[in-house]
Amino acid sequence: MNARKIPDIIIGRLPVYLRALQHMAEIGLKTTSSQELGENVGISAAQIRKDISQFGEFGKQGTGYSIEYLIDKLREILKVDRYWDVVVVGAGDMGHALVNYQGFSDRGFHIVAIFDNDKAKVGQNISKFNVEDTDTMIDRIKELGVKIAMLTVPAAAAQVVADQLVQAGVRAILNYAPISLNVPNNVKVQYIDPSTHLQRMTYYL
Amino acid sequence: MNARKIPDIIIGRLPVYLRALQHMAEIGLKTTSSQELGENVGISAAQIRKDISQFGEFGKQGTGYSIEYLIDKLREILKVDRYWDVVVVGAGDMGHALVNYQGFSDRGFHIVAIFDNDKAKVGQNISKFNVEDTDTMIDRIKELGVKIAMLTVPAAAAQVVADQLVQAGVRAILNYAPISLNVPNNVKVQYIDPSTHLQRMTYYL
DNA sequence: TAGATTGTTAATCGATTAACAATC
DNA sequence: TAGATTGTTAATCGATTAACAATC
Repeated sequence: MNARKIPDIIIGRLPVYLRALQHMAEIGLKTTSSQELGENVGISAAQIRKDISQFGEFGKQGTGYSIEYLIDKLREILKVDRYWDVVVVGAGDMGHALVNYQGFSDRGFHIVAIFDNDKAKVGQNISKFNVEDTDTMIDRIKELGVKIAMLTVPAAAAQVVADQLVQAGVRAILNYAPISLNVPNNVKVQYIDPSTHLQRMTYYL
Repeated sequence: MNARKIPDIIIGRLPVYLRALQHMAEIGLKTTSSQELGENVGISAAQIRKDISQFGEFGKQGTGYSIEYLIDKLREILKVDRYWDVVVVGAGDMGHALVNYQGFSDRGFHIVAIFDNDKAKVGQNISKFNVEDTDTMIDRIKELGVKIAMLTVPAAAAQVVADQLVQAGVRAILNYAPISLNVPNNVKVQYIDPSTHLQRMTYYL
């Protein structure tokens, strides 16, 4: 990774490349080209070469990219060449689904705790976890040193909980609540709101 | 809505504006400004004015935008001034969570059916729905005239199911499977993959 | 009226694409 | 070697911002 500032939009595409490459590796492929990868993810070959070349020269003229090597490099760049601990806040249906989801462990993430403010849910088991009380969340997150949270509380509670997460030292929030969050500059937020995503498509119907 | 082609990137922001405006309306506000709306969603006032002005003159100098009026206009533009029927494919945890989710009905969507290929799940009830067999899915979707699907099957099955959905006349797919889908030009896909979203943030940690 | 805020233009900034020398 | 494909440059294209006249 070099010194100049890489645009957000490029960083946003790297996980998509990584996902496609890991799929290629799983089906036994050894090398690929910007052309082939581009067809797979729906992005032009030129753009893929340009994106990747921001970080180094990972390909070979004539033969393309070693899939295994490029996976290693992308994982390094994205800092998922390690495991990140993640907490889930909100033990509703979505919290359940995330805790049970099998797709985190080979992408760099481990869920380590789930919180809810509903005393009826606190203490219950979800998969191998015991639902913890949001009242003790801040200290618990600090203690665990967790930097990433997934937020699945109702919209009305989301900003308050986000503030608590920031206070606890969380630096990345995956927000499932259908509301824009206000957080300091050094905290990143990604939004997942199925209705918003659907509304991005109805325009074209 | 006028004749010239509106960029995708603008269409993508409209649902975020709409969501913020609906929230403002709920807390009793009557008017807002590009400045205020921009602070709410984290976008510059100039950009908001520019985006909105692509579709008409919906504001008033000196006073800003009528929230109710702008909501109406955005709903028209996005074609969510009506209800869209939606099917869910895959009756796992995510399928369950979507069927139970309360956040669709006031955003323009109604779930009308859920499908799975697992005979053990077919016939079971989820909320008010009976899980239907994917074997009969194509005809059923045609019969219902559904144009929108949410895809929550395993990655290995996603492309095959997507092809079936396209064959059934579906034109918009919200894909929860962690894989890029290949679909015709006239079919839109939006991707929700929590691991990918998290990996977009770890770079900055 | 005075203050506020839009809609729009022009300028700036940034991203994508096309093309090709380098080289495996 | 001949063919393929990268990394990179320059050109093009598109998006964002700043500024302000118009006007509520």
